[in-house]
Amino acid sequence: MAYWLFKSEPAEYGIDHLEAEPQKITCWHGIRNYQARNLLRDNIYTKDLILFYHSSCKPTAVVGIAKVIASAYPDPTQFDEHSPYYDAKSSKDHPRWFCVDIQLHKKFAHPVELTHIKHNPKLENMVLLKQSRLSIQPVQEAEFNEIKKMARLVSNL
DNA sequence: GCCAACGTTGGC
DNA sequence: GCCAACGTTGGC
Repeated sequence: MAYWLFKSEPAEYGIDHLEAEPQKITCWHGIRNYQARNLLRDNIYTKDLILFYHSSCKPTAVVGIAKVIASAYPDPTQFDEHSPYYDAKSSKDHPRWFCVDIQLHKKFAHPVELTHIKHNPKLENMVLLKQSRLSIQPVQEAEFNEIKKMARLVSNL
């Protein structure tokens, strides 16, 4: 089992939107970056756990934990001419973009803010601090556990 | 609103 | 394949 961090802009689609979905499940679509695409397509599997991160807001923070419930399949929005994520260069025979289904597992009572992540020496190697623009990134198990600890989340995973 | 870091595009 | 120009992300 592996750990990941997914970013979202709460003004567009944040943890409260996910929480409001039927079964708290959504299709994580619209990823249009090749590095993130490769992770989605090749490395992210059912049961993997996700740190759900809010970017471009105040404060930026890890706000909860989600779980992968379906591994990669072609992102349907790439074929939809009316979608902002439409890609004319993609085809159903050779889809360019992929998505996974995720389910909200825990919403933190105390989000773990980026400032605090930066000041925790145990988290100094997090990809978040090195390649901040990547919207889907790997997380070490120790980092995942440390974030959970910081959120004062009682572990029942 | 600014800007650093990075990704993409397109001419050559 | 190189690289300049441009676009985007995201923290501050």
